[in-house]
Amino acid sequence: MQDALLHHINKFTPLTEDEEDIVLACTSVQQLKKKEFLLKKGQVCTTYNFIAGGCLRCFSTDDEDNETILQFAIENWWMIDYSSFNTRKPTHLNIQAVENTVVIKIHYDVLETLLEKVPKLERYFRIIAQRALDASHRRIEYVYTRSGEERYRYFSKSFPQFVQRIPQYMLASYLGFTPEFLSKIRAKKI
Amino acid sequence: MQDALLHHINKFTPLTEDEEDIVLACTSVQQLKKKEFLLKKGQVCTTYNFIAGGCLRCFSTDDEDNETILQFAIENWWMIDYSSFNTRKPTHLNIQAVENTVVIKIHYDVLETLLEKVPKLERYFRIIAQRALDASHRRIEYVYTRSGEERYRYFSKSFPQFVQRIPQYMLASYLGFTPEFLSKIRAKKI
DNA sequence: CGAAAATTTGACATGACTCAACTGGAGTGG
DNA sequence: CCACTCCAGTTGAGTCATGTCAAATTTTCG
Repeated sequence: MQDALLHHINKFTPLTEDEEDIVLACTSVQQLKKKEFLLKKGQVCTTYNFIAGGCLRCFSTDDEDNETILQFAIENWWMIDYSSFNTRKPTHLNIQAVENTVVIKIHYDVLETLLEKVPKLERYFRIIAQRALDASHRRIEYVYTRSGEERYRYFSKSFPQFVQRIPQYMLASYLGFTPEFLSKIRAKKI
Repeated sequence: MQDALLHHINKFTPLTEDEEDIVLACTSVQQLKKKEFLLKKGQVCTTYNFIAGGCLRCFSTDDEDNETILQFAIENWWMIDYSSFNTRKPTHLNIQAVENTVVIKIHYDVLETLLEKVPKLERYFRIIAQRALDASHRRIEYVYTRSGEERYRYFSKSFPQFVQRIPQYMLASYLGFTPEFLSKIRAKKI
């Protein structure tokens, strides 16, 4: 099951067999049913989470329980609330399975040990974070420079298979507008 | 001059004297006058850039040369176009000095060598990238969940000294609205 | 001091939201 | 396997936050 993770790490920083064994010893697998939560507002994020299969969403809620989706994560992506993880304080975010999902987790208590035993992983996580940072910057740029309609058309052109996997109201939230607005964009398409 | 960088690294991953010397040997210092460019659209980003003093902004431009400010970086922050740096391809971004600025640079050609000689820096850059990623995620959340006026009031309350340092039209661009709109928000304040 | 840049102000335009009603499909239970 | 419910999606009317454009004013700086 953890093969997906080892495979992913090896793409960036090849590991020896011994190192792979250490990684395996420091990870655990969790199966999430659709709609099940990996993290809820008020809890502390105690794990780094790698998605071996399925899809997670991370969202915040306001006083009226309106949800704003901040991220999706699918196969071979990490989903981590770094802020809560590092400060050990309760998060204001929620992480929930959009589909049945398999997550490989590294717990706070073993992360530092793991990094000491396999220092290569510092490099791996550096590269992962830098890529995610780049993606996050691009997203900000896109939100700032494009209209809602442009964002939708770009996203559904770029990730048609992913758009199929999620309900429209989640896509609307992720793209930063209302489900009604998305519906109207789609209606125009004819 | 590079003291600021060593000091910053030491806060996260203490270095030996030898290691500090290696870092010094792999960095160069550049002084930028206000409005001078560190990177222009069409060039390749060939350096990691640490701000020892001053302020940089990173912005994109559209067909009509309208600027959208994506990031500011002040003392003790890094400003890097990871995408261009890693792919070796020309960037679509610009990085310009908002004030007279001192930048400490690590060139592409020496970065890998430096990381080999001082592997601790993998950890340092991992932590830096994870923090920046967290900040970027918070920014997306803020843009998605707050009105322009709320973003302005929050930002100027949180960073009053920084708001003093930059022209209003730059702040407006960074916060995602027009200078006219910012002016109107301020007028209401009375 | 004068020119250029930044900011302010006002009139008007519009992208996107809200709210409410309606439609249609997916489960669920009898 | 039908009837019922419930949730996602659609549609329309009205509204509001913010944008656009242009002119007036203030500030900056050579």
